[in-house]
Amino acid sequence: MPRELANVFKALSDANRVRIVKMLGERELCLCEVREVLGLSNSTVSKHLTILRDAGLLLDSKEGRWVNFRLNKKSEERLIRSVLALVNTSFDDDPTIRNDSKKLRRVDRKVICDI
Amino acid sequence: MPRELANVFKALSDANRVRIVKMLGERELCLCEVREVLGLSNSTVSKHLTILRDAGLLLDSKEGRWVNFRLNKKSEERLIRSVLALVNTSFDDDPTIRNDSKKLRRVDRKVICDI
DNA sequence: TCTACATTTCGTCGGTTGACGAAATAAGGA
DNA sequence: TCCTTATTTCGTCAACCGACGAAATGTAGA
Repeated sequence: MPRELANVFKALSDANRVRIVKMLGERELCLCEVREVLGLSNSTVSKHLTILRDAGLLLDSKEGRWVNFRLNKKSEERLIRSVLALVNTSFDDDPTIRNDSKKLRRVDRKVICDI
Repeated sequence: MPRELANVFKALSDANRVRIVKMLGERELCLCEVREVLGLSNSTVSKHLTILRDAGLLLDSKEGRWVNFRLNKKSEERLIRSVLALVNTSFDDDPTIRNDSKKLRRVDRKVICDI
């Protein structure tokens, strides 16, 4: 099915969603880990993840109580694969991205969620 | 804040702006040629072109009364070059894009503007 | 100068978006 | 079963966005 013309770019037109894609470039994450790094509410993060998934950029899979989100690097759509590769090799000099990456190393869902 | 982060994707988050980039992939165009193909008002097209230029995707140069817009393919920013290359090799099966390309072949600023 | 026309800027309007909290849903473990 | 927690959905709000026409700006040629 033909995707909307600007759909993928629209999904990446918000800075927080680019941050999410960059974070997922490091490893799979659940919502609460993303929420912890971005500092946004559950509902807002859920909405962002839904937009990215609907655009074809993410896949998710349930693991117990958690939903693991990951990049759809093997998408059959060339546009998706190319955009993901591009994002993953961009923005590394952005201070927010660097800080997210730093935070991510200290984030563990067992610590965040299982208190 | 990461205002810069999603800037390029934001510029391409509107279908009409993707159409413009695709059109400019065929040749340089002035505003009135773009307007003719998109069927939007002068002011709307001007706004779209400004957004694309401010994002670094386009360059413009004056030629008499006209302003010629062209893709910034030689941008020193890798992200810009990559995104332009990606757009230029995408969406060719989209019916709107195909129709724009068809219209473009019949559009001549001398005919449109010099009546 | 004045006129014509390409383009930009301004003001406005309605639709969209991103944010939140609260409520609903889902799933594991006692 | 009930309790807890992760996630999604719902309702709302303010801010942003894309559209338009009208007015302003810039430039070529008479």
